[in-house]
Amino acid sequence: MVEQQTRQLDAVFHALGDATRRQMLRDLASGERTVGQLAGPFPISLAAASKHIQALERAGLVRREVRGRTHWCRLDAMSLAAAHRWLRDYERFWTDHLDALEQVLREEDARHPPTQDGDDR
Amino acid sequence: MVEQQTRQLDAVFHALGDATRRQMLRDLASGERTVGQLAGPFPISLAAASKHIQALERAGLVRREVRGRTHWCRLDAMSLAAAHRWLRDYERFWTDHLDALEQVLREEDARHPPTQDGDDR
DNA sequence: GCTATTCTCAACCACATGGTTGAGCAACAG
DNA sequence: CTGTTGCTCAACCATGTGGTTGAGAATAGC
Repeated sequence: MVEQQTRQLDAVFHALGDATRRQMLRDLASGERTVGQLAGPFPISLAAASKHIQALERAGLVRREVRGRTHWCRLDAMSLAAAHRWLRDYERFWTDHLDALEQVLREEDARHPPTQDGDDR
Repeated sequence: MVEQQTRQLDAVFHALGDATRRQMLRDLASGERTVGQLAGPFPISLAAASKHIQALERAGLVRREVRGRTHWCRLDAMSLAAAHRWLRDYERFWTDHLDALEQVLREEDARHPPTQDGDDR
């Protein structure tokens, strides 16, 4: 069960780790979209877009409904809720410890001014 | 600039998309750890663990300080805060458009009090 | 029926990722 | 000085990922 959840998280974060898919999600937030519509903004083949959508489905972020010859996609609220919940908990998990860290960092910043360069490495 | 942000997000989500790295982050939340300590729980070589840590660094989630021959790692609060902020915005972006989602979350919160120690591994 | 549209699938390619081993550097312990 | 420890780096391997093209299934339109 935990195993299952882990794989779900892997899939969700993997799905979010690609700018194309993030934009598709953003697009879907305003309503249903066909595969073609989702692919539209990108300079990639329909087949490539189809694979991205499959990745989103695998992560449970998107549901698909076939009507006629067109496939309509929409965000999957249930799975989104799970991701939401996890992220929220994870954030708290971090921020609980960030208070301590922030103090350390503030001390450091005091004698070691903010490195504001591009930070690219 | 947006470009830069996109790549940062790619790196962050990619880093979170691996259970080994998620556990390392969880481990780091309780304090500094050496590379060896972080690698400890996993049945992989030190070199492999080192690569995972480098991925976390690339995402800006972890900072490293070399003291003597040991490398001490800790969460990078600045980058973490940025990720935190982005996730929160993204969540709102979604929930604004998903009435169903909010209801689901409210129901879950009601019968499923904050799960500390989410155990995602 | 015939054609055009929407979309998936399979095969393929280049490159990234996660793992290994072996070499080697730097620093602590004796 | 010598040996051990902590860690990185380089080379290599298997697999995964994102892209392509070409073929084909199914539906819509005429």
